[in-house]
This record gives sequence, C-alpha cells and structure tokens, in this order.
Amino acid sequence: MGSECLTIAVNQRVTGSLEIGRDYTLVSRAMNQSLHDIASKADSPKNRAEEIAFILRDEILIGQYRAGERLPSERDLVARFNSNRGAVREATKILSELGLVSIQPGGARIVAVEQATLAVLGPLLDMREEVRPQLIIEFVEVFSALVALSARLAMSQATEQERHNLAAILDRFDPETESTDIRSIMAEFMQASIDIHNNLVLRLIGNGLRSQIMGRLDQTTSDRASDRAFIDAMREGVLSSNADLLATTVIRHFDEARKRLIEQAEINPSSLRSKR
Amino acid sequence: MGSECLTIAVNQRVTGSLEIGRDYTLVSRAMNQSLHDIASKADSPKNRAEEIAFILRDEILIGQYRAGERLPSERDLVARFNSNRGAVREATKILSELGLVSIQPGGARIVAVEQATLAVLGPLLDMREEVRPQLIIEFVEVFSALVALSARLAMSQATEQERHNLAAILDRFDPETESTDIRSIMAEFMQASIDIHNNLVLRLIGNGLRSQIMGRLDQTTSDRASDRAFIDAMREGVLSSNADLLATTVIRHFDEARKRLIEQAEINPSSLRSKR
DNA sequence: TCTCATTAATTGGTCAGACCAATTTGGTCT
DNA sequence: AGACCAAATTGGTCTGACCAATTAATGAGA
Repeated sequence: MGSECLTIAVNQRVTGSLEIGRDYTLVSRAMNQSLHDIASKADSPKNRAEEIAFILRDEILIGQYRAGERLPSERDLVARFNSNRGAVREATKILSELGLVSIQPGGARIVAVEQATLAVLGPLLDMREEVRPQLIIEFVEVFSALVALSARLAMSQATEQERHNLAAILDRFDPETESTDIRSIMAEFMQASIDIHNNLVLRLIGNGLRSQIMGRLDQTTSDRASDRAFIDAMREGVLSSNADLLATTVIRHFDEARKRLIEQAEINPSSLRSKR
Repeated sequence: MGSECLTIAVNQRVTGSLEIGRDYTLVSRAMNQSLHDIASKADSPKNRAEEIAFILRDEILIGQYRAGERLPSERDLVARFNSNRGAVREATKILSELGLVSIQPGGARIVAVEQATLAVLGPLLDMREEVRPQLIIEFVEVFSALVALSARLAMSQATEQERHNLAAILDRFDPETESTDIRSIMAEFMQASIDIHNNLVLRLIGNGLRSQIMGRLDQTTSDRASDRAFIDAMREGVLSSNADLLATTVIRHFDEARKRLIEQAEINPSSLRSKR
C-alpha cells in the first residue's frame, strides 16, 4: 500500500464562496428572460407535456416560486399553455418525479431544490449563470471521489485484459491535438471501470452525473504537460494494478482542476456572492 | 495532514461474487409471485397512475421483460388494468422518468436497469431477495466513500459551533440500549455534514441514496464495543477538526461492516451466484 | 426466393368535456 | 379569537375522439 493520502484538500476553499442552495428561491423573480430559449440549450421536449414540464421546471429552478408555495392549478396551467389537462397532468407528474413539486389533492406545492433529484443538476447549470462556477466546483469535488473509488474497486478485481483496456482508453490522450478532451477520457475511464467492478449503485449515480454534466461544461484551458503527467501516472497505476497510486493520482488531478476553477471564479467576481 | 491512507480495501472481495446487473433481465419470467404484495413493502401508490406504474416497474425489475422489448401498448394496459389512457399515460411517464422505459411514437421499449435512475434501488431491494446482499454491499462501498468525502468537506469549513453539533449527533450513540441504531446516527451525521459544506451535488446524491435505502435495511448484528470505538474516533476527529482521522475512521468502519456482510452472504450460499 | 416500395394497422400524442372526492377557503356563528 | 360550516377549488378518474408517426403486413418486381 502506498503512503500517500487521499487528500481532497478543500482547505483553500474560496472565502466568501459562491451562493448555492439555500437561497435558490430568493433570486429575484423579476428575472424576465425567455426561459424557453435558455431551456433549449440542452433539453428538447419530445411532446407537449415535456415542453410544459421543462418550462415549469426552469421557472421553479430560477426561483420564480418559493418552496412551499402553491403551483398554479392544473386548470390554470391549461389556460396558460393553451393545452389540456391530460398534458398538464403529465407535466406535473414529471415535476413530481424530479422532486420539485409535491402533488396532493387540493393542490400541488413547490419543493425546495435541495430535496430534488440529480436530474435538476443539468437544468440548473443551463439556467443559473451566477451559480455555475460553484456548482461545477462542487461537481468536481464529488466526481473525483467517485472516480477514485471506482478505480479502486476496479483494480481489486480487474483481469489482465481489463487493465489493458483501461490503459488503452488513457492512451487515447494526445497532448498535441486539442481535440482529445481529457474530460471525455475520464468519463470513458469511469464507465470502463464501472463495467469492471459492476457496482450498480455507483453505476446509477454515474449515469445521473454523466447525463447531467455531459455537454454542459465549458472548454477549460488546462496545462497539457501536467495532463500528460496525470495520464501517465494513471496508466502506470492501472498496468501495475496499484489502486493507491491510481486513487491518489485521480484525487490530485481533480484537486488541481478544482483550484483552477476557483481561481477563474475569483477573476470574475461578478459571479461571487457571500455565503451565510 | 496525517499520513494515513483512505484505504477502501476491496481486495478481499468475495470470489465468485453475487450476480447483479447484467443478467437482471434473464431472471425467469415464470416468477409468478404477487407483485402487489411485494411492492406494498415500502411504496404506497397515491393514485391509480402510481399504482399502475409501480406494478409495471416491479415487473420490469423482476425481469419479466427484457431490455429492448416492447412495453404493452397503452390501450392494452388500459384493458389489463381496467383503467383509462390518461392514467396509463401518467404511469408510463413515471417509468420513463425512472429511466426504465423509453417512450417513442410507435411504441415504448424497456431500458436496461443499468441505465435507470437511483430511484430503482429501493424497489430492487424490496423485490430481488437473491440480489439484496450484493446490492447492500455495493451500497456500503459507495456510501462510505461519500460519508468520508462529506466529512472532509465539512471539516474544511466548519465553525466551532457546527463541529459541536456534529459531535452531539455522535453522542446520541449508546452502546447499552439496542435502540440507538448506529446507521441512523450515520445518516444524521451525513445530513449534518452536508448542511455544513452545502455541496448541492453531494446533497442530491445523498437524498437519492437515503430515500432508497432508509427503512429497507435489515437489522444487522454489530459489535457494540467496536461501534463505541468507532463513534469515539469520529468524535475525536470532529472536535479536533482532523479531516484525515475522520475520513480514515469512516472508511475503516464501513469496510468492516462490508466484510461482515460478505461473510453473512457466504453463510447463506443460496444467495450466491457466479459472476461472469 | 428475396428485395423493396406501398399499404394497412398499430401506437403514441393531443384534445374536449364530464363527474367525483378531498382539500382548501371564506364566512358565520359562538 | 376560535370553532364550525358551506361553497368553491383542486386533483383524481373516466370516456371517446382525432391526428401523426411508426411499425407491420402486403404485394409487385427482380
């Protein structure tokens, strides 16, 4: 076993960090941008019900309703969207499944974002520019721990063949070409390691994170040289089946990425809000 | 920083481990138990749509349909459940939101459980006795990593007051009385630490795990003395704000719990199935 | 016998309107 | 103020209809 520590090192967390969570519902409800346009970034409603659901979802996430507040009645929504109760009911069913509203005879009520499902992450990233940086940082914090865990679990039972397959994924990284995105490689690595240990819980969480984050992260400028070193270290860890080296490497790399993100957020102080 | 390692130690994974995942859909579709009774373990449908959705969900999870297979048409389901298309459509909407079916004009198709949402975990635990032990082990593997992460993040920014609140939660443990469940204390600790660092991603994942696992775990016999030691170590870590000690302690404890679970699973070999 | 275009049947998507039961609301009475 | 009651509102259920897209069946042609 190695002697390194899985240090996740959040000690340098940006002071006066970004607001998130608690005050979601306090955001000005005067924010009158076209939710339709924002939502179309990633979501593409397949039918009227989803169309309605996505609009309402975004309005909730943007803080147009407060937690505990009543959602307009189905009949009101029918009038607003020029639709029918069937479609509206399907829409509210979706919101209910997202954990954003609680439907009961007598009326539906908005639920705090904090009690929702992972499926609100993506929309949240699309919607709240002020909150994106902090949210991405938080994502990295969690994702790094999960990748490290997954790598460990995989190493504990991978066959020679499987380890070579993992290495092959890493080999796809080419520091010369800008096209090879290290994040997509990490995503693939995650998937491949999950296929090895086959931990369903981890897989389901991974599904959720992937579907919410994929395609919503900006291009980040990263040091190709240090990326190269990172990939090489992982490759070494995989081929020698050194779970500790692997996990440590992963954590370190993501920690650096996290620090870069924090710096970027500090450079752009307009997106900073006090916490507590 | 300490010199201890966050060893997750999965090296002693049970050989020929429990089957899970890949072969979900291969389970005999002759399994004719009353799904209604099974489902009532934890779920209580609030309306006809949920009733239908839960029955279908359980049938899918039990392997009555294969991935890629067609779900009966809405009109067929109407006939089967003596209901109406509105209710049936709401039901399939729920299944779609669970990630268990993919609805398209022309027909809905079953999706592999591996691509579903965390929300299938609970039903899966209720339903598949053969798979419970392995699933619980996998849950522990993931949960321990998340608790450790959460504790770390919390320690990095907790106030004196907050650390005392965390300690107070741990103090609720009383090795004398059988009533104080160490798992509920861990759940509370997790929640409290999340409230401190306020990482939304971690919180949402925590929500999913908690709602799926809570109330579905059997009573496990654990060594009260070692539990006492564990709680004390955590308390020490919290009060001294020693994130490494905390994380290491958590990982170790859950690892022991995991090993106990594996032993129990081996004692009851009827629940063991070959993997791959 | 096979391939492919055309046709027919099936399926999900949308819609209108109706009734019931439970909750919520507003007003009244104590 | 508080308790109580009646009315309005709301979600839950159900029926039946039409459209558009997909799928399955059919038949012609190679």
